[in-house]
Amino acid sequence: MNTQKVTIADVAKRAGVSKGLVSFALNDRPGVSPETRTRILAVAGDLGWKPSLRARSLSTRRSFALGLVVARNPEVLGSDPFFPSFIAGVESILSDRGQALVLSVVPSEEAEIRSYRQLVDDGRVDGVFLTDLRHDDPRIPLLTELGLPAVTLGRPDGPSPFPAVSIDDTPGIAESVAYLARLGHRRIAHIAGSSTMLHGTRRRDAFEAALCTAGLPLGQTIETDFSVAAGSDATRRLLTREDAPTAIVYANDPMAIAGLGVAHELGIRVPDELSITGFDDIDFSRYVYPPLTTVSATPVVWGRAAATTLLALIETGAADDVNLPAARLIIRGSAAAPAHTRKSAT
Amino acid sequence: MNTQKVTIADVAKRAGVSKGLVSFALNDRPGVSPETRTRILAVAGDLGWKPSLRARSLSTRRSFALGLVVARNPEVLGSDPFFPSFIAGVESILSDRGQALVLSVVPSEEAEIRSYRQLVDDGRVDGVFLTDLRHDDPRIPLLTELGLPAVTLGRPDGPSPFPAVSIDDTPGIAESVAYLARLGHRRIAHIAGSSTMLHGTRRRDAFEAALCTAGLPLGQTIETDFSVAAGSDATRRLLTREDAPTAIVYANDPMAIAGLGVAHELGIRVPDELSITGFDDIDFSRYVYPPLTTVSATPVVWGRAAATTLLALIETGAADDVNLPAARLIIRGSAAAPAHTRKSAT
DNA sequence: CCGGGCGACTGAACCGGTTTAGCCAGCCTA
DNA sequence: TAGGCTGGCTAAACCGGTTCAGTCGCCCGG
Repeated sequence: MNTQKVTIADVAKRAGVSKGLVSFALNDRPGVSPETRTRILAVAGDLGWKPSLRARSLSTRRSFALGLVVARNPEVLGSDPFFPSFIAGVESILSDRGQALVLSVVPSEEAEIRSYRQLVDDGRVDGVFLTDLRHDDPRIPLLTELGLPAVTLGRPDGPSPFPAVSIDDTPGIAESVAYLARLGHRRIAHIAGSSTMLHGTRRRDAFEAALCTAGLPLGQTIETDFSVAAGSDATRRLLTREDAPTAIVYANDPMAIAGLGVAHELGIRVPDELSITGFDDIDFSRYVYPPLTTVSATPVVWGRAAATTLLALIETGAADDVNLPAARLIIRGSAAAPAHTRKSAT
Repeated sequence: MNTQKVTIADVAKRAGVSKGLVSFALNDRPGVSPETRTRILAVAGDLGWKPSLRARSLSTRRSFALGLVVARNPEVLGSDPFFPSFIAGVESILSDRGQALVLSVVPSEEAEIRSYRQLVDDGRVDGVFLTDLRHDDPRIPLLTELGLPAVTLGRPDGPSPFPAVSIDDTPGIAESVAYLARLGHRRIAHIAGSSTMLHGTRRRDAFEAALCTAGLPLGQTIETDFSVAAGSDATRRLLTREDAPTAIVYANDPMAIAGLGVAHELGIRVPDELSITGFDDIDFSRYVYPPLTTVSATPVVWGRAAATTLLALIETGAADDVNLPAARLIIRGSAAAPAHTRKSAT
């Protein structure tokens, strides 16, 4: 078989034109007469010519690939379905556009920085997605220095030259708290994510603001690293206190599910004696018992939007911020009126 | 700044040699005198020369990247922590070797095939990982035809030209059944994975063989697609039957956790009235209540081994099969003696 | 009838490496 | 001393596209 031997020169010779003209025709650039263009394209089709990505990469200094560097320990990564879904969304855009996704999973922040440097040194990608934004995120100046286009998932707290694709997660938390307050809860606690992460503190702030709006006293808040293990620990600490809360708002679903386990273990019935809400609406949430009242995130949509924006940025040099519909509360079975209210109501 | 301008020609000129010789020195090939070599390398270091991956790709026809195509619907993908962990393992090898991972997540089998074709057409990768092996897996002839090196995760059921990196999952299932039988269970059911997947039927076969070994009658088996939703449904069907089993062996943890939810919902106490075992030992398993008795898989190790093998195959043209230590049963709290046994024991 | 402008097209340089043919000096052997 | 071999090195082709300066023919206005 003449395996993958046909080059632009073959097409040019066969069509009786120069290599350059074939290139022009391919990238529909002006300066090629309509009939010549169709002839060239026809010949290319006949010959089954596929322009070499590698050659094109070399001369255009583009790699036609996007990068995603994920710095998380594998455990947290494993229990968080955000990335698989996000990536699925990204792919759904990339595959049609002839782009590839280069993924890098690194164990530490230093490795993360090395990874970005490597990615640009090698010219592996034309742009990257910045997820899990941190306070004063060091990646923003880094990427600015490296001159690598990027899109941030959410708006950074410092100055950023990059477009942001955001989904407001505060209404979801506010709704959760309001819902619990309406059910009659007065001691509501929050098991927060890491305070180094923007979405960790943002959800915590939203929680506190919502308590305030509801006219409730500031509840206990425990900071975690978003991991299932930390969620479990935090829940245990909360529930074994004198003034244990009657409701807990978790910063993500994995921790909420771990919390459910702890409650079961301690013989505390959910939702009768303890109400809990999660965040993310992961697949599991619907199938634990009781099914988790949570806030629905839409990582697939986020992935799509981020990919579209990043490609636009790369191609045109500029792209607008995008605001996705806010995450909303989904009411299932893990929250109810607190025990004393219930009694008095009966 | 002279950003990334230094090429092999600069190094050659500065060192007073030809481009070719610099190339020889870089790839330590014979034909360069020791002192010239060190001089060239010193100059290269001084100038901060980084050979262009793109140029190298073009002339060597290698891409220095490995591919992973995942065909799963995003939901199943999200609740299964196998891939994140596997990828973390792969990365831990790749990053040191200057290789990148190109990830492709596709929704269907046709898209999967297109994805592989695209990957080789574009010369994006030098080899791929074949996960989630299916019966008579069409990817094996496809990749053979495409001439793309690959490593299979597990041994395929048909002929395969590719090295296999395997972890035997049958002992884990066998141990689970033996353990349940020893506890006194006689009606043990299996919620199996998809029968199109090799590991789906393999675990099912192991289950049946183990029942036989234990001298127990063949139990009920329900086939699923490995998803949480399917696990939930299957469990409900099983538990609402006349002759409901006293123990269920699940083909993976997500389904087992969903099963736990269904049991709770139906007011069936685990492990007192129903014992369950899972497979994978995902992060959640330790934190649900009761903590899941399951079989520990080691996807990170698997990823490492697969990456090492694939790189060896690409570089030397051949690589041996690898057999990783078998997955073993981890006893936690979700299995106990069945109710009647317990009664008579008390 | 001439000069200018424009559209279509060519040839060659270029991206930055690798690879091969071949040259030359020096040494060994007959 | 000639002949052959070999280690060290160079020049140029090559990978397969893109890009740019410039040629050529044609149409148009003056």
